[in-house]
Amino acid sequence: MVLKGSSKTQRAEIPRKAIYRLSLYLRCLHRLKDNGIQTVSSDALAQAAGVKPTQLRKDLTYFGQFGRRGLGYEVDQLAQMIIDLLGTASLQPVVLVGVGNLGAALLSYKGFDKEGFEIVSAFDQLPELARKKKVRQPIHGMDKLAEIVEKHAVKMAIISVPAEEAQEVANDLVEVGITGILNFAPVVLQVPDEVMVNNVNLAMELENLSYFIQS
Amino acid sequence: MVLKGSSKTQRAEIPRKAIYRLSLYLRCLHRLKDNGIQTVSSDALAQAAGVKPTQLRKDLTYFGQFGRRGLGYEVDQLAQMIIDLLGTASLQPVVLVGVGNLGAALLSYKGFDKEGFEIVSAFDQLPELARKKKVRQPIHGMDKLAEIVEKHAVKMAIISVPAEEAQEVANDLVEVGITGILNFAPVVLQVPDEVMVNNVNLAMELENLSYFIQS
DNA sequence: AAATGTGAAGTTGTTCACAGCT
DNA sequence: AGCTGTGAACAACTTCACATTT
Repeated sequence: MVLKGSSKTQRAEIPRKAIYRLSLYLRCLHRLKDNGIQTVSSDALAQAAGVKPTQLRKDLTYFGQFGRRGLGYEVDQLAQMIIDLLGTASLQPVVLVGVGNLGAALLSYKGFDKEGFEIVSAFDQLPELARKKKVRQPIHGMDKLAEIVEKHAVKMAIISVPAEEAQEVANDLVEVGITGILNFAPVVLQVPDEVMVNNVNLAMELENLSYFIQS
Repeated sequence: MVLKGSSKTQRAEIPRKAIYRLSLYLRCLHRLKDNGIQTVSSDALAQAAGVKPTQLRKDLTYFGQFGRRGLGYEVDQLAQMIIDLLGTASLQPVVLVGVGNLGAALLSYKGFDKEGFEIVSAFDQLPELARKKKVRQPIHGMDKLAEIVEKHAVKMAIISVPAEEAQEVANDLVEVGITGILNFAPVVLQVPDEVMVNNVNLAMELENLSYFIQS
């Protein structure tokens, strides 16, 4: 688990972790659908997601009633409701800042598109150099940030610059109206309350494993 | 946050999240040290880490008493105790399976070394193809896994293969004695209880942001 | 009979209030 | 006086038990 972001506690009553599990359920539902399965019980779906059936049901009731007693849930319908809820029903535009090794890998990652996100553009201090990495998205200098964010109505950004530059980049992003940041830099970003930050820190994940595997 | 791994609840009473925060504190302590600061109060350190001072103090008391009342904590000493606790005092060997875009990026990531991890070797179904990516670590076929894991006494592994292959790779890793897995594939891995899995799912992180930024 | 939905109980994690050192 | 350490209160989340619907 990545240590979860900062800020914004609106839509209270609903546990933060429940939202994560929604994503998890969605992935399992996709797989069920691929296998031609149309109906699923909370027991079966929970097992696929690695949670307890009661937790799955409780998670869903935060948002309404979607099952039929004695029968289970309709795969398609439940998937669609989660998609609507997460706000990924329409393709969400995202920008990425920092086209180093990791940034370039993220730009090539097919998983985003599949889940309803499109990295519309990347930015780097040295765009010429970064362009050598041959990714399909256009790479701009930071001077183009405002223009492109506005043009595509972008609200989310990925930060994959070195630690020292991350806060400055975050400031720039906030300035042009970004409200959701996925941060790969190993620093605690300071942002206004209305901006949401999720951190992914690879070294921290390994350290965490390291602790738990000690005999 | 990434939805945190499975299995293993030993060393009870200590909250899982407290271990993550230890990593966070360590990072902040490193920065303080770089700035030549020798002593820090729970207030200051907590602020740097983005947590409440009482939480920091409580987290530390799970492991002992490290501060001096009226004075604060000694930066060096506290950092060392966290390093010892996390088990990264000596360089930890790690293997990586799946040298695609993401895998290659992880192999080139400098952050691991700095935090006490060394990716000693990488594995891929098609090692010849993968070697074109020009990373500094040797790339082997899966047939060499057991040999190298034993030779370096490796206990931790990173999975960066496509979703369909992840479970099979996990089985192989468990078989050769790996007990900690950092999994980037978007699937819920089934492993024995004594094996710890931490999941990093990039699409899930974006979906989570997407939910929270909806006005 | 089978499976969902949910208030209530239980568990885990966080914060408070203040006692205790230096 | 300043700041840590910690039991007790509080809040958040999970699980249970069972009423309810098909």
